[in-house]
Amino acid sequence: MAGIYVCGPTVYGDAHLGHARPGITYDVLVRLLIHLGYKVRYVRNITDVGHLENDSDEGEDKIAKKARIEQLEPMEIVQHYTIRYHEAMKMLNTLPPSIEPRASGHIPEQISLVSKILDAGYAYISNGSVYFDVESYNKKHPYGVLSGRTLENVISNSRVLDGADDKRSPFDFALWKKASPEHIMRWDSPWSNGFPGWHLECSAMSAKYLGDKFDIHGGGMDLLFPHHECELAQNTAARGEGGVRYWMHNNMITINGQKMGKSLGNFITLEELFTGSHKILERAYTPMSIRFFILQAHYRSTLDFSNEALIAAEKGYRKMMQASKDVSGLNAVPGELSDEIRALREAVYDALCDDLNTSVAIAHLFDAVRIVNQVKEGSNKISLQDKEVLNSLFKEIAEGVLGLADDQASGGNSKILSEVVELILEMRREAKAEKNFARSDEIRERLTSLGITIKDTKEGTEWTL
RNA sequence: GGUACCCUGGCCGAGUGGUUAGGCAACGGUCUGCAAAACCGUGAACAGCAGUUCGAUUCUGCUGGGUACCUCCA
Repeated sequence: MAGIYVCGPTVYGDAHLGHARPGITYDVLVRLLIHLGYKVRYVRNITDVGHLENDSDEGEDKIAKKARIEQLEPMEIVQHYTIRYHEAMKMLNTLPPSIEPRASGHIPEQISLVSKILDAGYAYISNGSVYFDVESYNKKHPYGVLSGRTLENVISNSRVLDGADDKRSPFDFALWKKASPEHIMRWDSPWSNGFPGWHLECSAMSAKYLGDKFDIHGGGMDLLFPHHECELAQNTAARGEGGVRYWMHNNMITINGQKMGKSLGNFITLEELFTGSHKILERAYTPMSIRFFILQAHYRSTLDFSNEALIAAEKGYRKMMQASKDVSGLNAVPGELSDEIRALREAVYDALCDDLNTSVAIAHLFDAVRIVNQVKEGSNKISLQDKEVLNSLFKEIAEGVLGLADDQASGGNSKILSEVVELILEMRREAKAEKNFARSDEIRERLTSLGITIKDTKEGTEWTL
């Protein structure tokens, strides 16, 4: 079994375009592994406690703060934004994780992990809080391997923050925090009535559901330091080894070259993208064009948002989906698989299996699109074998692995609508037969203004919404 | 300041020590009553300078520009 753990969102606000990137990236990874025959356990957490506004130890819990402002229970905030996150991820056609654990539901596991780290001698108790002792840990295990730092440069660059008096060193991080009187979310522990540190939940929950050693740990690049570095240190301190075979980090989505982020206030929520209700959006974009936009870049590269790029992605996506739809109706002649199609299939798999290079895989799929169109047009011929392979490339890879669903089909165009459109098109055909082109053009224009595009082909008139 | 990364044609975006990435846009053609779509074809790029090399967009160094992390962020 392949075990994958991905850091999920802290649910105190709506999911934005940035959240779509790991959502989609790891979704494609999971789909690919399943397609290749692996049994996958995909764990993605919901952070609902312990994530402080800053690390000064005086920082307020993000969720508790939102709850205070909105005058709601913290768990109401959590529930509200968790549901909205699920909705957004579903619209992006991501598969739900196998397990979606919440930090607040794993307090005993976290307490026991703190005890283990204390027993191992890599943590100390100070005024009811427990801190990870980075310096003593570093004597046996290098701290900073994941992010390419050494303790020396961590030391020289750690800010001395106010209110960190309980810590021996500014770079030590909290495993358990004693709650201040006004703190809402709190639990009993051997050290104090308090709450777990943010980094702790992922160590505790990944071990619980995936074991002491699992295959892939994913997350955004911004979590590399300190979050994943601390996680790695906690794992190693508690069990003697890091426990993760491969770390995977998706890069950021930028806007005007700058990271899109909550703290920068330059983010666009997914809902705004889907509805076009944000001042920098020229119009609404479908979830699938956003998915395609993200997959056209490699997950480790930054990807810059712009209306132009999104519109280009949408057109490319539609072109591919049209070919995917057309392939089953193609004429094919009996015969063997051609070298061209065989090479094409191989190239697609090679790309996906080479560090999930969706960008190159899509480029090859566009070769398949061209072939489909040529055959449809009659300027190229394929064998039945070829057709079968092409069909599986679109259905199993483009739709199955890349998760590109046909959002037109789900767009609510009912049977009645299509019958009505057919009726109108029949009237247009009659007008054309009578060479009443003024009339036929008028019908076309009025359909266009309703959002229905039509095109005349040899086989008849096709239409899309 | 420390660390890492990036700079590719009009735009987005892969990739490689010598061979067309791809998408969008543009241009020419085919098709069409016209349009759209589709198809065929075309052009266009590797920030600058120096070095290594038979050969560099790809390696090295420098310069310029930009980004991320170093406090929370996917």
